[in-house]
Amino acid sequence: MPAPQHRLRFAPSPTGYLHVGGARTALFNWLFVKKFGGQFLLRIEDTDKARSTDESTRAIYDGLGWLGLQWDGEVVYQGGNLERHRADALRLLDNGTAYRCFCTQAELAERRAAAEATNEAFKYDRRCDRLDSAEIAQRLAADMPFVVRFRVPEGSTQWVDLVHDEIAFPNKDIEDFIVLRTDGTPIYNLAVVSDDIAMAITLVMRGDDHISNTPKQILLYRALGRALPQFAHLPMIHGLDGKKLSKRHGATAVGDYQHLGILPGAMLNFLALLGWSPGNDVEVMTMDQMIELFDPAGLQKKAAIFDPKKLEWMNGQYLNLTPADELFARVAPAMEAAGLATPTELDARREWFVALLDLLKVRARTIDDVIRQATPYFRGVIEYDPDAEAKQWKDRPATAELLVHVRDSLAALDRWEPAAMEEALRALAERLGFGEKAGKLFQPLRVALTGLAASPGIFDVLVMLGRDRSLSRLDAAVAHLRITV
RNA sequence: GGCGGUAUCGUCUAGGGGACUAGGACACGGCCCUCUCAAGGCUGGAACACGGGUUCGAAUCCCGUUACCGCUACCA
Repeated sequence: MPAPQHRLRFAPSPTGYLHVGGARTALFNWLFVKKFGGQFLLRIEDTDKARSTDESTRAIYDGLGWLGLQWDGEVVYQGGNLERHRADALRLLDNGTAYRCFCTQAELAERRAAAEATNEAFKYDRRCDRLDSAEIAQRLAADMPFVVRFRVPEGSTQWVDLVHDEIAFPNKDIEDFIVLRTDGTPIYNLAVVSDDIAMAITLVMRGDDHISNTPKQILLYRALGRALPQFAHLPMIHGLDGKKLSKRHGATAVGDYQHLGILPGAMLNFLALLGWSPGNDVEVMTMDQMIELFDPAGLQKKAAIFDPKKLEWMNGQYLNLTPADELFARVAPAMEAAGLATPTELDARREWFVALLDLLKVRARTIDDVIRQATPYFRGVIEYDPDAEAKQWKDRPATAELLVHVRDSLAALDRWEPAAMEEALRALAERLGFGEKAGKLFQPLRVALTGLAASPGIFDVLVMLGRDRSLSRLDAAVAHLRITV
């Protein structure tokens, strides 16, 4: 009772970075395989030599690696299959489903322009298909360059799409497309079909910008005498303005989000919700749940708009849900990049740092937020945020005096622990006539300790800073308040 | 222009003839909690593109219109 062996592939062209749209396509392919069994293959479509770069290929590996979307088996480089592509094109010529076309690009461009001028739809007029064999032989003998064109048959081409149900194209609207260039290299549609056949792909799941390629590819499968795979066309991802996601929408590469401090799990979860819903109001899922719940029937037909705000929210959820100890590995490199501490230094006081992470992660949405908030705990001298000073240190002489009292109360403590601190400080607030409003004490203290108006609970801050540093920061704040009038 | 696709709150979506005075989430506002900021809880405003059918009954089915998107290369 072997499960049907699904074979899916993600086939990006290495001409830019791994886009969030591409990442989502990869994710759905991956989810399908994890859910229903089979193989998730990776094919780099590098036949456009002019635009393909090694750097882009690296970006694809890095992006997929960061997201944890591991593919099965060896990577296939389309450029390595040129001979087979050519052989398939020649097979088409042999079995009469394609013909040689001697029209030059210049001629074609001219005719296209002429058609556009009269507002007509341009379609290749098949003139080279009407050449008789003697003429063809003569041109061949004269070494005239030619392309191989596929002869689109009569009728209509349709398929049952996994997300769109039935889609049909009248063949009369499809022109006799080129499959092999004059230099003998294959055109996209041929290369894809040749490779998908060779890789025994059973389900082609890709962006719906490929819908109009699909009838051509189906025609190619038939002409090559091969069984069709299934097709699933995923909706596009658009920017906030409803247009196709592009550079001017800001961060669109997966790597951008990695560097912005987004967790891969959050990215995946967010992407999964763009164009798919598990139903039942489920949103935040573990990877296992996502696999368990994945169902192509829940795939959306409509393009989705990428909302960075919701991604951040999702990331906040993940930050909150991830144990601080696990976060360590992701935060440590960012700490080093920010110049706050090296991973070695952090490791030396791992327990302390994990405790700090526990306090910070709940109020952060990105790793960058965590780093920002962690800063006061790593600097010898802190900066006072002007807004915080303005708000909490209004009356500077009085604040200085207040902080001296606070310092004395804290310095008098036997043990440096929250309960004792709270008791002492609340008693002090009482003595100073603040009554229940101990916040009047805590807030100026917070600024003295962190330089900021917002932080974790004040006793947690005191504990994380430790006795000596807390007291010296109070001294520094008092000095600062007295000097700068 | 031609062909194809799509159409539920600002955004992501639930919904697959009656359960819909249309549910959840993000964002926005209010309240609670509270030493601040978050988190959390409660709460408010906010949508079935339009027009025809089909039906006892349409967000759900059909047709048309409109809008938007994609393709229209010897790019992928």
